[in-house]
Amino acid sequence: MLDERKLDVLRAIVEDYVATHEPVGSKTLVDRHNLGVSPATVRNDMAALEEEGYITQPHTSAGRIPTDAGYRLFVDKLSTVKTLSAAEKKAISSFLTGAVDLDDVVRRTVRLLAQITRQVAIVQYPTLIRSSVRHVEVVTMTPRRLLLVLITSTGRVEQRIVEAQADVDEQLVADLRSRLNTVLTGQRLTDATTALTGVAETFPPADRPFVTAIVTTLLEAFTDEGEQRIAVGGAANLTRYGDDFERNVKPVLEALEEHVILLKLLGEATHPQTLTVRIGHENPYEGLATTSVVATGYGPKSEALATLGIVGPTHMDYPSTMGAVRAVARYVSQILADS
Amino acid sequence: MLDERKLDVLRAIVEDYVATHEPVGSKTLVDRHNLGVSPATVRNDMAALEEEGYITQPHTSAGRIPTDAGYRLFVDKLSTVKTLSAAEKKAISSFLTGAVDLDDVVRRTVRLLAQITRQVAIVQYPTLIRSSVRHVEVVTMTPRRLLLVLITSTGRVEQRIVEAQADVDEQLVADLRSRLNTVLTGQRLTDATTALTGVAETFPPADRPFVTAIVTTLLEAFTDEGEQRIAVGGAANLTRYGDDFERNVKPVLEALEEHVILLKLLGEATHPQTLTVRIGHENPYEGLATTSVVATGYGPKSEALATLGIVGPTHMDYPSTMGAVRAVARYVSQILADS
DNA sequence: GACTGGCACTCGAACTGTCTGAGTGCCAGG
DNA sequence: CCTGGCACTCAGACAGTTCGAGTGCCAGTC
Repeated sequence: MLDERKLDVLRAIVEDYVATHEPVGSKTLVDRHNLGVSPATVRNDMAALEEEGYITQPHTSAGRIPTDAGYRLFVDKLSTVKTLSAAEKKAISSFLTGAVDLDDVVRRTVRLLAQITRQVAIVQYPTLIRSSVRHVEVVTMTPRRLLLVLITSTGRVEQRIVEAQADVDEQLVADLRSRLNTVLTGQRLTDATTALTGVAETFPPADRPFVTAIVTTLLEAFTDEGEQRIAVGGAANLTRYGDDFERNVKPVLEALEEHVILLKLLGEATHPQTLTVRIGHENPYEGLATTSVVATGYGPKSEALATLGIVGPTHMDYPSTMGAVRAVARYVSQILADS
Repeated sequence: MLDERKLDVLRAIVEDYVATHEPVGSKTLVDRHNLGVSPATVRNDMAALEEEGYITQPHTSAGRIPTDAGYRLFVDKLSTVKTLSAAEKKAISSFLTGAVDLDDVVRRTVRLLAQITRQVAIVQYPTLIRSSVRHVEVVTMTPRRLLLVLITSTGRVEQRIVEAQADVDEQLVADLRSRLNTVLTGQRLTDATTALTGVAETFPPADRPFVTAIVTTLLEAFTDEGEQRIAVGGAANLTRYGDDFERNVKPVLEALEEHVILLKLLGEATHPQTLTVRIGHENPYEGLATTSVVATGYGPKSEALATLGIVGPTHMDYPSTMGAVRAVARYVSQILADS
């Protein structure tokens, strides 16, 4: 049904439209890409492609533009991810290497990604769930108020305030601290939950309410529900979307504010090395109907801690964008593995 | 030069223009506001106001719109800050009370401010500089790598990794920890710098390199240069700016990405209770020429830890916006004072 | 002297009609 | 199966026109 040349035509249409943002007609197409056939032939192919739903006309007597399905086919079959130049790779690497802590890594990544893709970048902070406990610290701030600090292998620090029912003895705090560290240090957070069961029982009954409070708070910090943090950058790139503001830009800006939505967008792209591309209506959010998401997982040891990606208009340059996202994810993973 | 009625006319023009976003003419003006005079009279007043530079015509035979100077006069002399309704106050209070830690307070504040002003909200995280040390913790992660955790009275937690030159004895760490806490706890960060001088000398020469490294890192954390964090929210409200995208929205979006610029914008509004309003060209950033900033300091004990505010089009509703900013700042200050 | 009604004038916005050309579909011929 | 040719469509650009909101000015009135 779709022979080689028709696919060539589709590829040419996508490339042209991405470059010009204008509907492309049969004549300009043969002019720009040397397809070796006449415009009339191309027209026939275009008619077929339109029949199949890969391209469409904004109005009669205008050129064609790709549909979501057209982009999908292009991404899946007609294009190869573009690898970055050595210079670009070097720039990425050196920019990320300057980071001082995890937050800084994330901030830099967002900035970098936004800059090289010229799209809106989204980076999810590494989740606790897959990392392990490096240290737990219990600090007495006032006799009744304690600060619980949890440091994970990814360098993330979670702090929680715990109010005790009664004054807490410094000795007890010390005991608890060492106890918790023996039990937890090195444990993955998923296993840590089970590691904590029974800890309270080893303390004298009088201290149990306090110990239980601490343990509960720790568990909360572990499960980390609803505190999936996300960094967003490059929103200014939205202005390059075109002019239909109300329809293209506003919903995207709104979505960017709703981190819950963003998490859902990135959500399933958990495998590093695998690029997830969601085009237009494929997105689980109707405001992003004219928008595509390119995402991938990242994390040390080829195991995804979190996801990063970009959001851009469906008519983006997929090969380059995908290449950039993949490259950045790789370098971040490497940085995380090193530290 | 400008008698009472002319000022009334200016006030009416500003209010009308803010409401409609359309140039206002003499007739509609007398229709909507009961000025008690005829359009012709108003026209004369308008001519005078234009002469003085408070209003201008976008083109001949159109109504007048306020200039930056007009807004300035309006804000300074012709309007009173609107106080919020009891219901609104209640909503603010209860929304902020739900916060669990400092970060959460800031996040909620941004959201709240964006929501009630329907503008872009900016909240600076409380600076370390004015707060005091609550606790310093030194944690051994590996024999050569230590984690330094600094907890301030505002609930902010700073962490730094310190690499030691040689393996560090656990006893030394304990000594240092207690030493640092005796010296620093309760000190304001500004004074903490001096409090730290001489500490290294009290340790045996062999340990000094290590102690010095720690102290230096702490000092870095105190001075906190270049790490003024800022939270931004409500960018979607930018879509209500009008349609001249390239000129109105893009530069603002760009500015929002540049936290350095935002800090400068908020920068001087250090006194709480005092609202700073910067209108159009008064802003120290040319991209914000069609934009006004309403900001104020906040912090417990009527002493400003940081600044918060909003960015919106010059034709905003100043009385309401200023009221909202002031109210939110007050409630945040209260929350911070309580915790 | 300050306000008002009246009047001529200006000029952007909106509407109309026309034209142009890019683009199409279709068909007959190579 | 490809191609050149042809008739057709239609958005966008352009020019001309009208409309009306709004202005400035002036003479008259309180």
